Amino acid sequence: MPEGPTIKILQEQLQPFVGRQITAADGYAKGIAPHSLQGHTIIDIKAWGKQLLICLDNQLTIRVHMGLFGSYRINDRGKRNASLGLKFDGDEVNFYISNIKLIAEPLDTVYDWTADVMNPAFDIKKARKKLLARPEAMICDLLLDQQLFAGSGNIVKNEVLFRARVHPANIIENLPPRKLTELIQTTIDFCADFYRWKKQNSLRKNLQAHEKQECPRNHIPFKKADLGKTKRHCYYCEICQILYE
DNA sequence: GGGAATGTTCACTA
DNA sequence: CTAGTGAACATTCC
Repeated sequence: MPEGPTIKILQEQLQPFVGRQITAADGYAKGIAPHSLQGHTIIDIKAWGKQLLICLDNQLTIRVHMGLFGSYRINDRGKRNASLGLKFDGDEVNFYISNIKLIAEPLDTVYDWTADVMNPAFDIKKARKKLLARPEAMICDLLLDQQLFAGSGNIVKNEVLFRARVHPANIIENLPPRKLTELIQTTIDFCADFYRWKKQNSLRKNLQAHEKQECPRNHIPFKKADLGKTKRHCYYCEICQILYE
């Protein structure tokens, strides 16, 4: 059940598999013939947003997207059948409830690396432009837009809005220019924290807003509402998170 | 046991 | 045609 930072951790955990040959593959995922992977060597493992990218020696890339329920095991198996299982000499990697696709195009033509919140190449100025290009959109929707913030999910959205003291229902054109930049920077900063906490297995206890009952600043109950076009749960404080007009 | 949860796409409807 | 809605995917946790 991963957002970008989790995928980044997975990507790093899989680095030892670069240079290894897939000796067998199985899985029920549609859109891929596991057998066709057999014999190929992994030449690189990348991540873009919530997607894991396993690059093979035949110009193809296995794209793994774990959606809401997905999970993975390295040298271990879950209870259910895997969407995709990759076997190596003595090792295995299993993905569960994952959307698996093969990508034939060069990755640089498919992915904008400067939009990935976990990539050092993330471009704040470009993000600003993309936000300003959608003046009528709600900030809570745009923080989930993978073209703007690849890797950001509902946890990131709620925590960033709380940290920046911005009400989720703000529309872009009403936000003060400085607030926009602050929101983008806060997203990058929070994702770095998310990554660190997740590695320490302490993500949950460090969250301040997502699925919380009350505002840690004012100790009043958080509002919980499905806002915007995305209609995902927003947790926010009506006192300290400002709705600009 | 019911409901909700870190997500996205697609079919259907008005 | 388009915007909006809901289903589908299928698991885990409370």
